Amino acid sequence: MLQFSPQIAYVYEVGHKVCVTQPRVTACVSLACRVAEERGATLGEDVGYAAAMTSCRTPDTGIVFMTEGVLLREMFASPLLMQYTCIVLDEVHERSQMTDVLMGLLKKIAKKRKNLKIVVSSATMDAEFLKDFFNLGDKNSHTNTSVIMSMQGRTHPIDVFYVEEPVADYVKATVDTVIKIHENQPFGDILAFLTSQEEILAALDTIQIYAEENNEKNKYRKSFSSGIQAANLSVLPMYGSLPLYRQIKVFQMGDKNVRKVILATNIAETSVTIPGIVYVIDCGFHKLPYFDPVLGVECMSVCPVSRHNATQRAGRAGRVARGMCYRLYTEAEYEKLPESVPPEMSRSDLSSLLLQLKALGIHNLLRFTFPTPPPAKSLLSGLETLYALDAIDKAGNLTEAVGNKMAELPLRPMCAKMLCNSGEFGCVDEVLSIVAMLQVEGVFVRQVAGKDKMTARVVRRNNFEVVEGDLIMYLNVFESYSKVKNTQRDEKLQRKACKDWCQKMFINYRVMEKACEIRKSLEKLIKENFKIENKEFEGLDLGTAKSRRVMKCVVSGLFPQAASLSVEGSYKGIRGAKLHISPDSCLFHVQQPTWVVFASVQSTGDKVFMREMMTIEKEWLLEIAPHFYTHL
DNA sequence: GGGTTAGGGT
Repeated sequence: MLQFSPQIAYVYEVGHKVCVTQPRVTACVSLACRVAEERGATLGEDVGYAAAMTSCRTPDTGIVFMTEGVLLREMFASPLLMQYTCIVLDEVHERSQMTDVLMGLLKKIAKKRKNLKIVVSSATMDAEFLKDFFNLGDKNSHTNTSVIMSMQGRTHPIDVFYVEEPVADYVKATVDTVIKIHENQPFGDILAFLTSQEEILAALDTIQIYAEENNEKNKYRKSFSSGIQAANLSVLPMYGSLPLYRQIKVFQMGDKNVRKVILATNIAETSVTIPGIVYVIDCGFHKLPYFDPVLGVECMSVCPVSRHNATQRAGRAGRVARGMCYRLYTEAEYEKLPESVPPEMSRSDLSSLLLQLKALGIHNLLRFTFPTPPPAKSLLSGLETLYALDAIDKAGNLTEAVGNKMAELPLRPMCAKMLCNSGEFGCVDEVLSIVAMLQVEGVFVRQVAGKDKMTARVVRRNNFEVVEGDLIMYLNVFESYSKVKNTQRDEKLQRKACKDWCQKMFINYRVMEKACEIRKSLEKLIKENFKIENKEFEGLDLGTAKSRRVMKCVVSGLFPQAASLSVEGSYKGIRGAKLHISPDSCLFHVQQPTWVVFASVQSTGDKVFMREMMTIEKEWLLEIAPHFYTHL
């Protein structure tokens, strides 16, 4: 994280209006607070922050910390960003899709605004690469427009250890290393990196058993055979889908004489900083998504980390004092690791990003200067999707009718499209609810085992599941929740009614509130800004007629992700991918429908599962997307 | 008949 807040303050003092981008909201808020405090200023006046759902600034704020997405949005209104004279991109080494596109755009702006100062801050050694990218001068004439400045990191020294021989099972090796450290190394907390919730829970179980035994034995001993003072052990998980109240536990001060062991995914590599770590265990792997532009499917797989990741992980040990890092791979293996992971841009679906660039007036996307150009196949696949959705025309220009609106909506193009069409289908409110529900995860509380798991399943089936599939089920959930919410006026009573209902229905209250918040902001855009209204329909407009319109509207966005049942019992996607119904889908337990659409896929091992599904009639595809489906 | 998702963000 930004290590030069005094320098930023100085730049402001000498008259610059400064914008500092961050990949995450939390960093924007905490940095703004810190800098405001250092200056003795009131947050929101000289120093402020801005993110999509929360901001604290005025038009006169001189230093604004904002998420990368907010800066991109500001370019829509102000393409040359004249409101700033200095732009700082922080954490560039993370190379998110957003960082890369901002770098490309800022390079363009720099050509037109000679007085604009751009500071690019990166924690790795790719300084030459970044300098060359931003250098607008002629390489041969030594007229550099960019310079490198180096700053010393603030971490303490870290001793790195490698294994002598490759390990066969890194989960087991992690457990063994935890125990070895505990019995042989001085007091200090341990952070171990694993790749998934599953691995973390497996390791947690084993260490838990050891810990109970260890803590019991400590009643009768003062030290281990190594001479190290005997301490108790407490083990905690840390991963994204863990409920917040359990995530918070890793930050709480432990008892004296209890060594904390935290088992984390890469959430602890960048997003979350756990204080007081002295020992790091790095299994050498992480999960990475990879977009297959041919199948149009995003797969996840366990891959070796890069040397940059390994350094970042080790660095988590040296924040308070001298640290130690145990790498569960050999030094020779480390030497063979790639310097860095390919940037997200070259591994992901680009349709959303390309739409935004089009909206910013970048017409020739194939010639746009990305810091690392993405594969041509990904670019073409993204453009094809946009063309199929009628966001761009044959000439590649944003369409008047929907393209502009789609670009403005903070949604994936397919979701944006169905929302833009919802007036025509006379189901604005229903599609708003469905789309809002697609933006959140973990609606249903997952019961681990036993009686609750059975009850939860029955409750879900009896109250929400329908043969039409998950999307209509989510609509049912949202509408039921809204009904409960609207029965109470008083805020406190309302919250209680909602929480009680959620508990009864095995639904996550916080997730539902998030969905409500998202729906509200989308509703404002759709109804107030775009003036999209329900078309009137003649005759009886109840029940089935209405629900068919909702479903057709969904198809009008999701038609590129249709699949049909094949003879083997699996499904075949439009581009030939072999697909399966996710066990989590409500279509998993019913007779398999012949045709479906799906909102996303999840791939595990060798199988690709469709999630958030809906049954459709084949004819709808021909009716709604004749340009895409000429015959079936 | 099959069996469960690293992390961000507009």
